[in-house]
Amino acid sequence: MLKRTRNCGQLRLEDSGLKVVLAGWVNSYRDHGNLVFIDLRDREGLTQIVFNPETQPEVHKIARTIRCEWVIAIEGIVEPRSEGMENPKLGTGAIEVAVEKLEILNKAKTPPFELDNADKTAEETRLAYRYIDLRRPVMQKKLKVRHKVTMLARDYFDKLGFWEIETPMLGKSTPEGARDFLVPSRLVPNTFYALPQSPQLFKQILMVSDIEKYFQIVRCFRDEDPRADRQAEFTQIDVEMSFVEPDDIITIHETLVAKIWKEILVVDVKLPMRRMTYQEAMRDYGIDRPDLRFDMKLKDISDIAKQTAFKVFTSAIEKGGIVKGLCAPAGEKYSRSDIEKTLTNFVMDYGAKGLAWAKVKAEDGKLSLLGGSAKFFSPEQAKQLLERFNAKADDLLLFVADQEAAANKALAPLRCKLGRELKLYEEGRFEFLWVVDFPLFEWNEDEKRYDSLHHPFTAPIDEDLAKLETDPAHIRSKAYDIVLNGSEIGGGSIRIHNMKTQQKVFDLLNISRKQAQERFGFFLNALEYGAPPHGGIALGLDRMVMILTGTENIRDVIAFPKTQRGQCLLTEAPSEVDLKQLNELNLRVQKHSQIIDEIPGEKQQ
RNA sequence: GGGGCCGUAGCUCAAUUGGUUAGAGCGUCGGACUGUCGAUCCGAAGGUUGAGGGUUCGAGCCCCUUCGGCCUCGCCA
Repeated sequence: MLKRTRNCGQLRLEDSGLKVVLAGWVNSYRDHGNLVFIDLRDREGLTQIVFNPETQPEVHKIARTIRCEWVIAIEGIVEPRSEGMENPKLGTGAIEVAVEKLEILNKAKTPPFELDNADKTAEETRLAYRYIDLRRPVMQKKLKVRHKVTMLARDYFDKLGFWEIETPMLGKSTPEGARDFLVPSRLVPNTFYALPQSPQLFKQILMVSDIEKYFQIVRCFRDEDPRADRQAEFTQIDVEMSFVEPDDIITIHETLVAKIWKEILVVDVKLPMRRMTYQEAMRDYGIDRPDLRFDMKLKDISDIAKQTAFKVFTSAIEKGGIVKGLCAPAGEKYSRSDIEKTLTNFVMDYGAKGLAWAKVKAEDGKLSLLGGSAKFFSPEQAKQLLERFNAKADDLLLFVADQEAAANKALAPLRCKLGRELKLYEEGRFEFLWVVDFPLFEWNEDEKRYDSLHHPFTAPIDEDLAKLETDPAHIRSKAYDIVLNGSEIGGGSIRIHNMKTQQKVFDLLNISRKQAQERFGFFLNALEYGAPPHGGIALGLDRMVMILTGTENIRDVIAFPKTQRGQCLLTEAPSEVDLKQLNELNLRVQKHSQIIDEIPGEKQQ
C-alpha cells in the first residue's frame, strides 16, 4: 500500500516539485476524455490530482473507472497550476498533483445522498447513513470543536490540580428527578441498576474522601422526551471542589468558559460575568435564564390595570393574579390578525388564557394607545402605561393577565420570539450571565409539599438557615446557573455537608427517614464521617458546542444521536432481544406474558 | 399523553376540482470531449406515491387505521 506522506489540505506553492503520497476519498471527478481531474478529500481538505494520458497512460486508464467516494491513494509530483488555473476556493488551489502511481484502496457504492446537498437532505436519511454524513466538512468541524472544548477543559482542570475520576454507569435508581434508564441485574434476580442522571452523589462522596478537586467529562442519561436541544443521553463537564464558596466555583468556571470562547471563536468574554438574582430575572424577564442580547423587559402593570374597566384585568387581579406585559419596539408591523391569531395562539400554548394588546401611535407629537384593549384605558392610565414602558411611536404593548407564575411562563417565550422576529439583536453576540440566589424550594400544590428547585443536596444561604423551621418558601440557596443567550449552559451549588441540615431538607421534601435511608442511606452515612464543605457545577457540553458551532440542533453536535423516539437509525437500537437473554435476566416482557395468559396450560418456554 | 408540520425516482421537489402513460433538476449508467474545478454536450435507465383498508366509474390528491421523521406542550430534581 502506498503510505501517505501529506494530507489533502496541506500542499502549497512552495511544495512544488515534491514527490508526495496522498490518500483519501474521491470528492469529485472530471473526465475530459483526455485529462482526468479528481478532487481528493480527507478531513483536512481537498487537493486536485491530475491524470495525464500522455505521461501515464496505464494509470490514466484506471483513473477513468474511478467514481465518487472511492478510497484511493496516489503518488505524484506537486506542480504549480498554470496562470489562471488556480482555484481560490481551495487552500491547496495553487497546486495540483500530477499522478504517477494510483492505488484503489476501496470501491464505494453510490452514496444515498450527495455530500454537497446533505444540508437539504432529510435528517432521517443522514442519520441512517451517519458515516457518510460525518464525512462532510461542516459536520467534521462540529466534532472537532467538541473535541477541542473537552481538551481545553481537561487541560484547564489538570493545571489547576483537578483529577478526572470516573464514576459508575451502573448505579442505584432514585425515584426523584427524571425517569431512570434501567438495566436489569443478572446476578441479583429481580433487581435493576439505573444509568446515572448525573454523578451527583458520587462526586460529593469523593469530596468526603478528600479528593478535593474532581472533574469528569461524563455521559448522563434521562429517560424523558427529547427536544431540539435535548437528548436522552448527553454529556456534562462535571466538577466538584472542597472548601469553597459560590464565588470560587463561579470564578473558575467563567474563566474556563471565557478561555473556550477565546480559543474557539476568538471572542473576548468580559470577566467577571454579569450576575443577577433569580428574583430579578423572574421579575424582568419572567424566566430564570434570560436572554440578555436585547432589553425589552417585562413590567408589572397590575397597579394601573386594576383601575381600568377591563374585566379581564380586574378579575385576574381580584383572584390574586397580576397583569404583566412588554413593549415590543416597532411592533406595529404585527397586524391585528398576527396578534390575535399567531401571537395569541403562541402564548396560549404556554397556558395563557389570552393576550391583550394595544399599539402606540403618535398624533401631533403626542403618544396614545390604539386598537385592542386601548379603549379600556383612560388617557391618564394610558399615559402611565406609556411611561412605564418608555414606549415610542409604533411600539406594540402586549399583556397577559394571570397568576404571576402563569403570566411569566407565557411572556418569557413571547419575549424571545419577538426579540428574534423583530431582530432586536445581531447574530454572533454572546451575553453571559450568572443567575444566583435561587429559592431552595418551590411549593408543589398537587403533592402538598415542597420540591427542590435545584436538587435536595443544595445548601441554603447561611442567613436563611433559620427559615428552615419558619419560612421554607423564602429560603435562598447557594445555587448558581450560567446562562448564555437565554440558554442554561451549566448550573451547580454549594452542597449541604451537615447531616442535620440534610435531614431537615428531606423532611420538608416529605421524604421520610425510612425513605431517605433506603434511597440515600449510603450518602447520609458518608456525610457523618467528616464531610468537608463542598460544592460544584456541571456544564452542558452539548449545549455549549451547539452555541459555539451555531446550530439549533443537538443532533448536529453528537456523532451518533438518537431520534425523538430514542431510536438510533444507524444501528436500529433499541431492539428486541433473544428469549435466552431475557431468561438469564429473569425477565419476561409483556408480549410473552400475554401469550402465556392467552394459552393457559401451554408449556412456558 | 396532547397539538402542529411532513412522507411522490437514490436526493430535492412538481403534478389544475379526484381524471390520459406520475414529471423536472441533481445523482446514476453509457457515449463524446485538450486544463477542468458544482466541467460541458448527447443519450438511457430509474416509481408498490411510507404501509394497510375504505369511498368512487376513476385516488398521489378525499376518509379511516398504521409506521416513520421533525417542531412543540406536558415531562426534563
